[in-house]
Amino acid sequence: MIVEAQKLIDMETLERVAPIIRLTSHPIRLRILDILNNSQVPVNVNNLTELCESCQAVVSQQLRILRDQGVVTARRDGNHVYYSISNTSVLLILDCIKKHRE
Amino acid sequence: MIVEAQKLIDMETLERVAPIIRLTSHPIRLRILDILNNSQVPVNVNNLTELCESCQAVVSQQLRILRDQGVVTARRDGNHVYYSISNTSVLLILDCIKKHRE
DNA sequence: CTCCAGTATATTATTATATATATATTGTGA
DNA sequence: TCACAATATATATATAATAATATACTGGAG
Repeated sequence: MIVEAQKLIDMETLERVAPIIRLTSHPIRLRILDILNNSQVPVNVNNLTELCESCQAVVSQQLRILRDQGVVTARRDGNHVYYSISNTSVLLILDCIKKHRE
Repeated sequence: MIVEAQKLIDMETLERVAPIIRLTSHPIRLRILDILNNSQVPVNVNNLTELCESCQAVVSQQLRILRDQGVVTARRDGNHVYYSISNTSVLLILDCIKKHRE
């Protein structure tokens, strides 16, 4: 065989990371991650909604997807909910995009 | 606002790259890319099928998706079809996976 | 021309994702 | 307690992705 199988990333790893990559295959989720990555402090839903140029329900839905997968975490303060990144591994994808844009 | 909008990756870019990222959010497509990336020469469908630990129809289907998006290219030689990568930008994702695995 | 290996496509069922809109929940301040 | 702002969820619908299987196409050997 032309390629040695043991040099490849094993299928278990690929099956594990594929859904994580899929998490980042949506423009609003990418934008949310980019915002949180650029902020020194957690960002509330209102601000996220504005910066996403979208509507609140859509943003909340996408936040839930990210929360369910443990990518972001939420903290309530009064009637605001502040989000931040809890798993930085997905940020590598953002770096890819920035790198590739140049 | 906590984050300056102009520092963010613009939405047009995110909308453009999201579908490309989605291309890589499937274990078999990741495996195909990893194989082609590790091979010095184009690889035919039979070999890809074996290395993907899958069946021929599934691999051909995934190859078509990658071909349609210009990520891989095919060259026929007799009754074999040899594939290679035609757009290296997706390989950044593979690097992310390898980097993150460590 | 026929057969076969190699490859591609079609079909179908199932499941997942996306989008829009409406409604529910939660906490605060009057 | 009531109203409101902030956030979350529900629902409906449309669209897309996946998987499995069967079938079709293509080129070479005989």
